[in-house]
Amino acid sequence: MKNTSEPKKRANLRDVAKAAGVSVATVSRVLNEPAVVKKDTLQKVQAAIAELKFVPSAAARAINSGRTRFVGALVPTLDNAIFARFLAALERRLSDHQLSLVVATTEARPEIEAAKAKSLVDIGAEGLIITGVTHSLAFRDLIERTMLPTIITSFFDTKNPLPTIGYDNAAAAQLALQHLAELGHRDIAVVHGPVNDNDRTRARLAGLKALSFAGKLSTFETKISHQGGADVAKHIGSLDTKPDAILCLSDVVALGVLLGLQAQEIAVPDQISMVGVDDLPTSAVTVPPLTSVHLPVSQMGERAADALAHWITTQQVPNSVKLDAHLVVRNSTKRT
Amino acid sequence: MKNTSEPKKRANLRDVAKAAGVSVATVSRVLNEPAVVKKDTLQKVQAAIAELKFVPSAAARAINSGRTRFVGALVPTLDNAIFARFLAALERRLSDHQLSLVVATTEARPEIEAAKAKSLVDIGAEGLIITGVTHSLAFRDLIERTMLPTIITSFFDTKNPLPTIGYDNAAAAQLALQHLAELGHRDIAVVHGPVNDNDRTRARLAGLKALSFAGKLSTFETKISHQGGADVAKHIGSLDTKPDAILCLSDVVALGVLLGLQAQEIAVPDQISMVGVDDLPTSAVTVPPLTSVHLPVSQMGERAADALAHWITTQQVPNSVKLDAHLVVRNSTKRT
DNA sequence: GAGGTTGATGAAACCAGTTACATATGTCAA
DNA sequence: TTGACATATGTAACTGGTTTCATCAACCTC
Repeated sequence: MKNTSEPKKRANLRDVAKAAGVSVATVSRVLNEPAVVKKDTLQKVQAAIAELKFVPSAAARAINSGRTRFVGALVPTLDNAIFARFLAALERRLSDHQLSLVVATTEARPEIEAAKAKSLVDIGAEGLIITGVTHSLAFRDLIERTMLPTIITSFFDTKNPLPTIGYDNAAAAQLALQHLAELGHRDIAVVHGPVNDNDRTRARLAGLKALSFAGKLSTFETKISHQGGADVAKHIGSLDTKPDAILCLSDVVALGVLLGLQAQEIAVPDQISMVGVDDLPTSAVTVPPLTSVHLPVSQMGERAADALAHWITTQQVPNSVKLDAHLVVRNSTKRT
Repeated sequence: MKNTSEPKKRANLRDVAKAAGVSVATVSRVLNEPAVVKKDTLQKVQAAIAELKFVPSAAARAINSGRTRFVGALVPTLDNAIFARFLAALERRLSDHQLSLVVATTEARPEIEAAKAKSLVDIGAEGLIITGVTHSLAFRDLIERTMLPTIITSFFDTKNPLPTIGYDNAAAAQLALQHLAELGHRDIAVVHGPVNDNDRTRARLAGLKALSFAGKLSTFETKISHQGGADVAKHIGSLDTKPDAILCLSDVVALGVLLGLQAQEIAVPDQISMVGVDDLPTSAVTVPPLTSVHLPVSQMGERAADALAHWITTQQVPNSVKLDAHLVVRNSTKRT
């Protein structure tokens, strides 16, 4: 039996240097600028590295460079495809900037957001991507104290002290309502997610109210899920006088409503027109395909990644970016 | 004018110690075990910390503790809700273990997986959660060299050198086929995602073939998306002799197929029965609600988080865990 | 009043890298 | 033969924390 005592710990630079018979500086050079090291020294060192299974410590590197090479993103949930799509694009583009992405979900709860933001700072995130403009005092304090590069998404607002990269939520909702109004609808049900702690939803609702609409708007709050939408559809189906159109402030809910209506054999768009907001890929294949306001979340992810990477490397605060939402007309709406 | 030169850099422990008139050791104690510090010293130091906006460096901490407090997860995509749900549960439970989650997507490409795994090691991930058992040589080398705690998910396989936490993919697919067989279906279309670089799909298909099924199985490969499913539905609709049942190896595809059939006014389950695999929440609200094999991905996320956290803290390799898949019968299947 | 214990703090080593600077060797032109 | 300069490598300081150990005062006990 050879080698009974295996619990040797990870090798470090000094170990490698000793094994290769060179100084730590040389080993460091082999790692970072191999071009300046003489060929046979290089090989000796690389052999020692392989032999000892040396893996440089990220922490020790970070302490010198001041860079940890990852940023954090705080989103309400991963269950809504709109955030999953956003994060997918964000991660993809961050990766081009050699940045990794730490994902934290907040369940739309400000306390959780503050706590998770604290964790992100504690583990050394170089920057933050957050959702919406409303945040707890603890959270705002943290950002201010650490001066951590932080970008707000899903919301465009030039007055915010932090840069925002997003769309005009009020305008997006208005696009949907205007479309229905133009088609002659006058009794419209607005279905939306929780208003509490969701400034995007509030902005959209405010946008609708701000529009001079010559008809009746009734609002229904539900969970943002297919089930939540289906529940509302059931309720609407049981109404004596049904609305002639339904405007859903998110496509996930819209699909739920659509399926819910279908289960009750209420025809869309023949009996009720429907419009959504988000324009998820799914919305193109529903029956009927859903008319929806397209929110450019993939583009938002890319722009946010670029802006944050730029902020981190140049220390210059990026400008806010307004992304345009536009209506995609499909077959779920019809003239009255 | 006082304070014209503002570009002062981040304060460190020494700065705080100097400002508070104490030693660095005391400042460190204020941070880590405030109980042992005398009350007024504590206040002096805290005042200095606030004054200088001191934020301890994560890297410096990590260098001593050897812990970075985050792990990485490699998944093919965020666009399929099954992975989003898995990650959501994983992140939630990791958070209970004070671990953050770095998410990296591989697009089901082994080279990308290897490259992103390398990044995760470089930034100091303490462990890895990966998908499936098939990986590139470069990737396997990396895991072996670094001896990084790594858990395989979405797959159960006791023979694998790494612990697996997942379900038996072959058995899961068989549940679906058996159900259709029992209902008397004999001409079944199997719709699945890309076979290349996807061992879960391959295992499911192998499971189907291994079953002695007294009928005809035809397979259709497509993209894993609603659109991909809709495409196949269109194709199947154009067939002279249509199958009497469709088995989809993922629910995302199943929903696409369902909508695609509906667009062609092919009735489910009256003309064609349908079964899916995954059992996404959406599948419960489709019209008709989709019969599907439930894969416990949330549970998988939790178990994986627990196992990885345990591995990291105790250095003991956890055991593989087999999670049970089961059939959820809804209304998309019907006796022939 | 000597001796023992406890509580609070500081000095300095330490973690694992990077890097400024010094040194040694080799090459080439004058 | 010497000075100028490039190339390769080493020494030691440095990054920003934690931690061991020593110190010292205060309190308690006999």
